[in-house]
Amino acid sequence: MLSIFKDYLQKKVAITDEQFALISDKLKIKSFEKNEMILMKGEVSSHVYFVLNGLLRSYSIDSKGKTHIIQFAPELWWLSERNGILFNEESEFFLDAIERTSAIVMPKDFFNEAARIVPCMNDLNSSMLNNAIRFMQRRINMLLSATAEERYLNFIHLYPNLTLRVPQWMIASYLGITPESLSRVRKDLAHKHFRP
Amino acid sequence: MLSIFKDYLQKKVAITDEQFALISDKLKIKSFEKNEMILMKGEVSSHVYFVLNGLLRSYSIDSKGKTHIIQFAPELWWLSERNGILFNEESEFFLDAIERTSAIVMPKDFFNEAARIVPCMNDLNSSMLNNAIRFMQRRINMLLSATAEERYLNFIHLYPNLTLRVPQWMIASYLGITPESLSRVRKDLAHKHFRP
DNA sequence: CGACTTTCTTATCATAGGTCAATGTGGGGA
DNA sequence: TCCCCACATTGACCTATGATAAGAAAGTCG
Repeated sequence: MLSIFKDYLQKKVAITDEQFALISDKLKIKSFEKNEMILMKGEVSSHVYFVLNGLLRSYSIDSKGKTHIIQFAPELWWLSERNGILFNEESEFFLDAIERTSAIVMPKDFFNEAARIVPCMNDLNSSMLNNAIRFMQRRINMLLSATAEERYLNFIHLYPNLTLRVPQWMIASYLGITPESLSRVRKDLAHKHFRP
Repeated sequence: MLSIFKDYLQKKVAITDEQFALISDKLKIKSFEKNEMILMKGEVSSHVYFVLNGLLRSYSIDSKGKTHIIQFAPELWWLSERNGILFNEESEFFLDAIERTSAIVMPKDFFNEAARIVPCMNDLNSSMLNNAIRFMQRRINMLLSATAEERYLNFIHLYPNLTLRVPQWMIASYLGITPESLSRVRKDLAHKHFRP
């Protein structure tokens, strides 16, 4: 299982098998059942998760009881709760598993310690965070400018395999529209002879 | 001017005056006129800006010619273009100066080189990026869940001083609503005897 | 295989916010 | 000083999407 992570690392930075062996003893693998809660809003967590297989998500629940999905984390994606990592503060979001999932769990200082042994781990950390920002900027841009249909088309283009794995009401929640609206959008697309 | 940046750094990480002197020779200060363009969409830039005074912004223009503000960067904030930094790819966004601005300009590998001399610069880089993610997650959550009025109230709470400095149509653009809607929201708030 | 729960669709109606157009208004440059 | 011009406001109207409700379909699990 850890080899998935090793392969991922080696694709990103120059790290040898020997170096990986030196840092990998700090890593723990944890499994989550489908629908298992990982972190509640209000709890403090400074763990970082790397998904080996399965699907995690972070989300909020607003004052009317509606849930809003902040992020999906399928295989080879990262998930963490920044309030905890940065300031040991309470989480604003919930984390849970949409599917049965195996993930590597790292304490927040894993990267620091790993970088002491393998300096290029700093580059990985930095490029991973920059990349997350890049994705979020695009998402913000979409939320600012796109219609329901444009959002959905963008989503299935960006995450074709999530489109199949995730219930539609979750996609709607990620796109910032209601499940009913998404259903209408899909109907219209079908009517326009759209094929995914 | 550089002392502003030194103070900022010293508030965040343990860096001595001597260490700062060692890395600061790589830093250049650049000034921008009000409304001066910094980067066009489609250009490649791997610079990182740290605003000393003034106000920068990044934004997009959609197919209908509407602009959408991705980020404001007032004093002591960072601004950069991640496509260039990560992959030397073209920018999806425009960068410009809303006010006359002085900013430190760093090449993308400044942090790497600085960290070679002052290791704690890695921590700064990491916490700065994590913090950016934290803010963007909150913004996404707001865009997913909040009404125009809630967005505006949140904005003036979060950025009271921007509220005064920035024209309302830009705030509207940041909030994902039209200037007309913002104007109506403000009228309603005034009618409810709301005071900022 | 049923019975139950969750998800999806569809229809109707309601509304927040967008669009368009006209009018105010205030600050900076010649 | 006065004249623009960018910005803000307002009103009338419109539309995409939300709310509600009900039924159909599709999983899930004993």
